[in-house]
Amino acid sequence: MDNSVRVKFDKIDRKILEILQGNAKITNAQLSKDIGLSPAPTLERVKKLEQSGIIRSYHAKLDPEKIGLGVSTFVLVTLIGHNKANIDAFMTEINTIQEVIECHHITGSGDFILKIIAKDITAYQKLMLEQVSEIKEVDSMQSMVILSTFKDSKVLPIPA
Amino acid sequence: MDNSVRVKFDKIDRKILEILQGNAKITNAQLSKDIGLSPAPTLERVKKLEQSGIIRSYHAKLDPEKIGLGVSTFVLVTLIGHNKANIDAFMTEINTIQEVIECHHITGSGDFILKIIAKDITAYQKLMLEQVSEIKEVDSMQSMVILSTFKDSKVLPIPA
DNA sequence: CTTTGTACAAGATATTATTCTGTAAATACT
DNA sequence: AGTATTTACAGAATAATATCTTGTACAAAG
Repeated sequence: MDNSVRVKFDKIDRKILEILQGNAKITNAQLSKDIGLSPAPTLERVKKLEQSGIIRSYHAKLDPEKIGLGVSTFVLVTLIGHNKANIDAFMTEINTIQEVIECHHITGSGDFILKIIAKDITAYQKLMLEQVSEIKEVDSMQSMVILSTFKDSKVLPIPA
Repeated sequence: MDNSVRVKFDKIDRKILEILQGNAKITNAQLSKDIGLSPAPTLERVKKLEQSGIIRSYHAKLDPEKIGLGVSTFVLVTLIGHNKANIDAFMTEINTIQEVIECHHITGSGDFILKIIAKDITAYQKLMLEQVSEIKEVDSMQSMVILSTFKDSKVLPIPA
């Protein structure tokens, strides 16, 4: 049984998706050359990929250092209770904190893993003490500070 | 002492960056309206932000489920040795594995944290056994499977 | 076979990006 | 203060690009 909601797309669509993941600013004319079609059907395919929800959105990727963001971390968070009410309350609070750029519910030792980005260690400490720790559903937290990032690919490996 | 390599940008640039992080496909005309300038200086500002490296790149964000990627995980990896040679060797191997979309060197219990995405649990297991575990510098691994993602923001909080 | 639908190319049109020119304001220099 | 220089901007002209339209070939369905 295959529960995946995979939407139909062919080899050409796959190539479009690969290119657009790596470079969203490519012109339709160039994209059409790269995939070997004329501009019209190329654009039609891109539009379909957008409408079907395969392509969700387009984003500019910034250099964190150059905008004054020097500290990135992963934080493992355990909640005091694992019931739905607590999880919902936690999520609601987390959503209001801009510095928390990711929040995933996970298996394993912790309940959640967060990705947090801040100006510096001082700002990070303040954020953790005054905002994250203050969420009443939070039991324990364990921070892992990112020393350096070796890979940060925006290109997902599309299965054959 | 401020070691950050922050590049100069004003309130208008900040607004541009916020908008472009959330929607890279906005037209220059619309962007100029949103920030209250005419198209010409708006485009000039965007170009400068690109040239200065503040804007690194533009990417299409796909729906993992719809392209058949059902399993995402974080993996804590400990290496057998912490010297530079081992770390370099590890990184070289990791870079060849498409399913590893992120790799960060971190403080704390593990040495590295990876973000991995695969078709399903079977494919994930195969990947871990045949590729990641096979890297000879790897000592131990601990997987955290993502059950659900509550937040995955592509918008960094730009400090004032 | 015939029909229907789909994907495509080529060209026409519309939209958008980009360049150009001139002006006003801010900054630096004397 | 007064002058020169630079910078940022608006508006208009131009260039590039996206988008639409039309017709054709091909594949699938009947």
